[in-house]
Amino acid sequence: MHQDLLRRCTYFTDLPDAILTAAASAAQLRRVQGGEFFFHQGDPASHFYVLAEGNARLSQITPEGRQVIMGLIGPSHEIGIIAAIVGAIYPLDLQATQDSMALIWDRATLRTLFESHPVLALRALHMVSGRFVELQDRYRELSTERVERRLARAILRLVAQVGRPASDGVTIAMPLARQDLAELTGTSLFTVSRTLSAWEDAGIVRSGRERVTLCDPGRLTAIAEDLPV
Amino acid sequence: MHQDLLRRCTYFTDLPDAILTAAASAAQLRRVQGGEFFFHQGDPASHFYVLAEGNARLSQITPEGRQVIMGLIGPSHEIGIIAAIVGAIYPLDLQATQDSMALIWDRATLRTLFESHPVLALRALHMVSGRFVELQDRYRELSTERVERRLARAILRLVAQVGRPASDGVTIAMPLARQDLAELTGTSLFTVSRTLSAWEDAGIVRSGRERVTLCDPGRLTAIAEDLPV
DNA sequence: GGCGAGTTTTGCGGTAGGACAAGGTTCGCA
DNA sequence: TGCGAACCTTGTCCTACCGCAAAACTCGCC
Repeated sequence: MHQDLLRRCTYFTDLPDAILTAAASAAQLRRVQGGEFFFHQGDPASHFYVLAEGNARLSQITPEGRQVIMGLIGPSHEIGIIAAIVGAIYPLDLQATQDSMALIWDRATLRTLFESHPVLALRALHMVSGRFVELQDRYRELSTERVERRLARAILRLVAQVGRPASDGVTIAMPLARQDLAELTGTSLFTVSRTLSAWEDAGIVRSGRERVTLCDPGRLTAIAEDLPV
Repeated sequence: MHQDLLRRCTYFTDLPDAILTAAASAAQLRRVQGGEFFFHQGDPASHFYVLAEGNARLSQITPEGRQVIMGLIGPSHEIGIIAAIVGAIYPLDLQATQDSMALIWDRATLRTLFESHPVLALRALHMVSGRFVELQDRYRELSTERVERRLARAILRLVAQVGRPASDGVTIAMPLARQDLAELTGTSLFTVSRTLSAWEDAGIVRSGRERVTLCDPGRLTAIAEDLPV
């Protein structure tokens, strides 16, 4: 009954119906309230998740208690394929930022699916490799680029991922505090606030409490890519 | 004939001899002179590599031409399992920093091995997941920590990876310029130079042209972990 | 042995952006 | 409708770090 959701995941996309049906019928459901955790950093990696409804935050906590956001995700995003590996632990927290629901598979189920459909193991490798490349790009960004450009890219990514058309542009359909953007881009909430204020004066975005709307994607892309304005 | 090398790779470790033999006999050899590239960022990912001799640098070039080093590797390090995936491209450069030799497998060979020995596909997932977690840690580091501590960690990692005992400590057995350390830790060569000079005055390291020797691992660990001195 | 290219050191400004503080705004909830 | 908590803005100060320049060092090679 969840085949349609799975079809929208990059992990399951374009697979034969037989495999989707097998995967969907082997899945269980897990609901979590906004603010609660699907799992914590350091927990044994027991399940593979596909977010079906809601939004969630992937984050790490530094030993000093500072938080770093590795990703903000919406429906049809896959998380925790590491559960396929014996003895693995989750390397980060997955926290629902709104009431959420996910399809989940435990390790034994996952292994059974891999054995019946070896393509799923290759797909898993494909998915993690893709995430790895994305993270490399973010690493390079953090290493070489200024805050303003990192912030521009983060917002463009979020708009592409969970954007919803609004009267005056495209809104990020997810509660998004200045602090979140700061932890996502490796800066401070003050700098985020100043930058957004400047962009708002320039008519590039409109923003408010936990809300950002992109009005002029062209100008923001110019900032992100250092194109001539 | 290369089973021993493979046994030292985390990818192949603890596998039955039959699998090691199958993998080793399917491998080809590739030699590359110091300074030359095994492959470039953007090339079709055609082969999986295991470095047998020499050293190499994994790096990305930003659109503006700035280099970022994602890793410095030595013998028995595996690179490019992404070659198992149809249509993939290498996300970075692999450049030999000294005359080097690698065992390589092309995609078809890799796929054949995966089919005969499904554990190899799972191991691939395991390996990439592990690298992903390491990169996450470096990302968090870059995002939240000061240069001095990032540099301390980078040196400790290199010592652990390719350290060679020397009269006055442990030397990093690989030519390692200030510029390399800067690109590895996301800082400038000047800051690296200043920091190493300060550490040398304090008796923690000894260093010279493209060479670093760690004399006092305890003190450097204290810097890396922010322990009381 | 000495030239020259590449590497490193160190001094000196300049600045992006971090940290703190104080006040304003938004929103849930009683 | 009004209170309180959470969130946002903006000013001021400050410093870690960058970027440049000039000189010193190292080492391969003729």
